[in-house]
Amino acid sequence: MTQSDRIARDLRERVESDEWPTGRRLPGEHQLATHYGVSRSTVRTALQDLESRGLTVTRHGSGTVVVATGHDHQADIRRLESMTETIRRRGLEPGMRFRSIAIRTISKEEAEELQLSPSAEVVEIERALTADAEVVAFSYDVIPVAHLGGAPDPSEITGSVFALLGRHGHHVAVATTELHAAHGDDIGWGERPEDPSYLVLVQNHLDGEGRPVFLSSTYFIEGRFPFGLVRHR
Amino acid sequence: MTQSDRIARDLRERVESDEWPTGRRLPGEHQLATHYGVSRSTVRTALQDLESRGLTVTRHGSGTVVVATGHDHQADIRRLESMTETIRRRGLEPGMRFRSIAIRTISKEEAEELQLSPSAEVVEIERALTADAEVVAFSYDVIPVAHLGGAPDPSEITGSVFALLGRHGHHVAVATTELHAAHGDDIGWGERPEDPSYLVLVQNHLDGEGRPVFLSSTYFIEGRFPFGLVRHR
DNA sequence: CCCCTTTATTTGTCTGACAACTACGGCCAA
DNA sequence: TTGGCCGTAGTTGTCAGACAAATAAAGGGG
Repeated sequence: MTQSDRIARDLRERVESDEWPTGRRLPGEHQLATHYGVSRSTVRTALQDLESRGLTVTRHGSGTVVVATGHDHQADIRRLESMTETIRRRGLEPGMRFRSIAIRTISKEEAEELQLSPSAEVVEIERALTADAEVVAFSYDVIPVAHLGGAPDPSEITGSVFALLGRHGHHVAVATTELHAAHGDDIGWGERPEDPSYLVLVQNHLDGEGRPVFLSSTYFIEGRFPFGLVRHR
Repeated sequence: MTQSDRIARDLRERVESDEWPTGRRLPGEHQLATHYGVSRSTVRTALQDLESRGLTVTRHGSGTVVVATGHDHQADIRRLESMTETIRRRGLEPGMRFRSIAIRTISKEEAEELQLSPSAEVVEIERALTADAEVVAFSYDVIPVAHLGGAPDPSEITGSVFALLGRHGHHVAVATTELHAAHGDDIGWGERPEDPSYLVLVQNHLDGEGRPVFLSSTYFIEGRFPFGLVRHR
């Protein structure tokens, strides 16, 4: 956690709390630098973070203006974090119900994506993610057994997959993601929604060196978990 | 277009062309600075652009490593550009078929989102977006008449809505976007897909000062236009 | 073989300065 | 009055050099 990270987070919170409403110009970089007690270059790094999230637009000679406060969309899809964190951030109580934890040999496509031999074994987890006891998504995770030290103890898999893999030294940095729409009663289990439309995130999670860590397909029930983002040029 | 923008674009192209494959470390900032003939701070801003797109991860003392080349997903959803550009970037021929162009009074919700009086008038455009003559999406645009100078000449509305509004001095900078999934034969018209599942982008386009410019709801036919992105922490 | 130290490399931050761009007010002429 | 021109103050973009902090690799001692 660097200084510019801290300042960027503080500035984001101030923007989201409407300290500067949409259309307002932020203080100049020099003023912000003296306010935070850092150099202008550190402030510039923080401001570039805000601009990269689409919250502000900085123009040469003019300044930095707020174009989107970001508080209208709770779940920024570009931000990679565990579903548990995302739900808790929205003020809801996260939970999960496991349907099955099974060990099987990898499929051909999975072996290619995970860069493993076709005879490798994986743990497949089927679970439902809940927010305040209401199911919001069905998730299918595929984790190589080798990444868990070979011993897949089901009682160990209670919380976040991120945390589980982190305990074994695999830290997820990014996830290449494909977005899809799906529909059908064959998706999910148990209490199905009336409208079985799903927003699907097909993800390949990578560590800090770009090595694949695990795969996941998450089916978000339409309407129960609004995803948003700020697109920008 | 600043120097760091140019260098960032060049670095992105070099990453996407696999000059440095996934997992490889990029040259140091000093080396890149001398290569491009600029200062290290300029290179740093360019590298922050790559990191903000999830292509690289930079660590203090270690360096910058490529974690995702980005060439596997053609349409980065966080990038705001006209559908015409997006389709052409994929090597396809973009086109559009208009279904209707109508003028009506604004709805209550639209007036609130566009920050206009409830008696304002808007142009509603229904059109199908095509790539190589195949329909990939149905789009519904809502544009205030006042932003077009009051005279909505249908023959004027042939190409991109961005370009149309740009000719009237309204330049879109960002778009706050909600992601949804939809399903049903009541969506779209004409030749419907077999599976009427749609990935929906509900957008509010804003200018450089955060003022609303126009609304749009775009229904992408599942499977015909893969959307992707790189999520990161 | 393992652990600690040293050393070189790399990124994060600082300082000060100048260039380039923008917004704004004042001025002048039509 | 109106429109355009111009100068000025303020802001961001870029530069140069320097040091601090973190990392990774090599080496040495037990």
